Amino acid sequence: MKQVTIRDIAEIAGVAKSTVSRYLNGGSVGKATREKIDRVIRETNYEPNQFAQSLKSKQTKMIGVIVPRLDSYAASRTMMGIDELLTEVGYQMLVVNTAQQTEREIEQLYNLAKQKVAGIIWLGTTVTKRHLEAISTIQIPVLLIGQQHDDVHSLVYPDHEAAYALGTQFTEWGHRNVVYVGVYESDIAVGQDRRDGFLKAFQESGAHVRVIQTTFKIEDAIPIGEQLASEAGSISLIVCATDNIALGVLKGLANRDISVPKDVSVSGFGGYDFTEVFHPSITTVQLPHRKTGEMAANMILQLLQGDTVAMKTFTNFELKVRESVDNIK
Amino acid sequence: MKQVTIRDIAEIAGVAKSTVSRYLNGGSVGKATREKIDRVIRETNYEPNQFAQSLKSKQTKMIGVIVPRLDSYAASRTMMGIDELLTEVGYQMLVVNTAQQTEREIEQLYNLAKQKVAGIIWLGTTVTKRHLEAISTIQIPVLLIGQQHDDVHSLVYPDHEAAYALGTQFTEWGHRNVVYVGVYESDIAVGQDRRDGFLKAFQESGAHVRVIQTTFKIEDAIPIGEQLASEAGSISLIVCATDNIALGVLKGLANRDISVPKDVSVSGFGGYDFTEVFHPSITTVQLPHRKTGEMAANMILQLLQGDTVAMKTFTNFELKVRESVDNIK
DNA sequence: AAATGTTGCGGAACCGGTTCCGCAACATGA
DNA sequence: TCATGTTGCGGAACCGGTTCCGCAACATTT
Repeated sequence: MKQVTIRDIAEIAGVAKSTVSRYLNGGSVGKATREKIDRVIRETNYEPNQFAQSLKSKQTKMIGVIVPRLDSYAASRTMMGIDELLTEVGYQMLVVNTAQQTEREIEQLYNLAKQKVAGIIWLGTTVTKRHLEAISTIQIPVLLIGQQHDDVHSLVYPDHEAAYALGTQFTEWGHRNVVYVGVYESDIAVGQDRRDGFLKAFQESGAHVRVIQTTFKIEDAIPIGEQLASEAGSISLIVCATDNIALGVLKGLANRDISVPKDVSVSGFGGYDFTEVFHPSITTVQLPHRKTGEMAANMILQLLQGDTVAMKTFTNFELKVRESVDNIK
Repeated sequence: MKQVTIRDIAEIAGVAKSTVSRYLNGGSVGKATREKIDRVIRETNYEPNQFAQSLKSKQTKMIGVIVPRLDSYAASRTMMGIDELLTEVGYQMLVVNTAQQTEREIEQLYNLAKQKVAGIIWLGTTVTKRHLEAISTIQIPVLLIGQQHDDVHSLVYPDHEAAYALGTQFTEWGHRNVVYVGVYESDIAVGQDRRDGFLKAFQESGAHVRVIQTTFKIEDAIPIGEQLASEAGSISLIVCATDNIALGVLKGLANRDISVPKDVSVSGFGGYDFTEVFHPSITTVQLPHRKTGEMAANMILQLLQGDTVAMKTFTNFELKVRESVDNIK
């Protein structure tokens, strides 16, 4: 199974290497030679060596995707969307994982550049000066998903707006004593925007909100649910920054035999599949992760072509009103 | 930001390209020149061009991973394990998605070979002659996860054994009227082994089992749950081939106000995170997906070194006895 | 018919590494 | 002291493509 090279083709067809190359890349080739080469290539199953091509062109048909975790629902869905679109147009996705370490994001930016990916899609959590520095030195189009920054093309979820919409709905339903379970502020989109959207809605209605901070892990949210169980009489609603946190809180409440939504309401954020099949089904905001992946792939391709792309694009969202939050008015 | 080449280094250091190359690859280089080159490389931040290297060596530091779906819990966890170990030893993971199409598995086998990956880890569903043909022609070590075949190195979950163990437990608890909700047989491990393990246990105890077939999708399992709700009096246990199916069935039962495990018991298979936090928590078998990924990475590396590796390796499993299945004896 | 433009094609250089070969300088053994 | 390793290093070829340049054959214009 030796690799067939362009020289082999040239020899068999009785032409020069350069002619074969021209044939492959759409240069001017006469009809007769075209047919000859065509036949030889077909017969030999010739496939150009990608390393030789990239060595010369300093480019690949790869788009790097930097993800904080491989096993997050949001990241998986987004990757699906990206992959689907990219394969359609003959590009490949190169996923690199940072295991939630900011330092590795920066490393990977440089690393992907070294591998000459055509573009980078970055599912970010924080944007620092060092990130920006990396992005500007590597000279490769970068598209940021999920966070925003004026100096980077970004595709963002309307976290603030969606949280505000959901919060407003809850206040209309009469919730006045609320606990918000959020995450650390270093994640701008989730830790700040999402929280602030909720707070704005509740403040406008004069509701009382207590903020609790946790992590993205389900386990860490369970004790919070257990603890809040004792206050089920005085609070009417627990708003969680992600569906996973909601899951943990619900578990904690169930451990203490608190019934949702009868004793207390609980909401999530994100729109993970299981929120619908959970019992009770969970009221949440659905974010279009998969479609966002497709959009991102499209945008990076446009950037590659040199088209101008809006620096900031918002995706849409959808309120999923389900069983876990009661209208108590 | 021009790329620094080995020639630049050679020129600045006043030596030949070949000497620099020897320095980089541990050939014989004198102390004085060694230091000179060392300094120049450090100062220029020189990084070898990977395409030029691969062009010559016909090899990369990449391991291809073929997955049927990007958003499956099992696949994600396995990928995490693979990635973690590979980055430790300086390899990279190249994930390719087949979107559950067998044809694309074969395509990707060839495609990855074209990209000169050092090895391939394949999360398989079916093994056909065409797969075997591909594997043998590409001449690259392949490690199959989740399915088994005598001609391919495989790392498999003890589906039959685990299902048998779980089934035996259930019969000991007195379940005699059982429905098994499985998937299509083309997936050998899940569709056949898992089912047969259960059936063996139930048959040994003389229990009556009805088999229903569905897909891997949660949505498809919901109507099954709804339909089985009407038989809650006559059946005591619904065994599901995967945790996702269990989720759907539970939803269907809840839609019909059937209480689990009071009216009927339900079990899953796989050990997904959410089975623990679901209410009621779901009795299932925990498969070590992440660790399996690490093992797979280790094994493929051994194959690369030419070490001999067992053709078939079984992972372990753990029964997770939780709330969703009652002891009715 | 001569001048000019087009088109098709081969040759050679180049991308940035690795490796083989051979030579010189030095160290070792007889 | 001479013959025989050993070590360090430079030169050149090679991996498999792409692209620039120039030449010849043919077509077009005046």
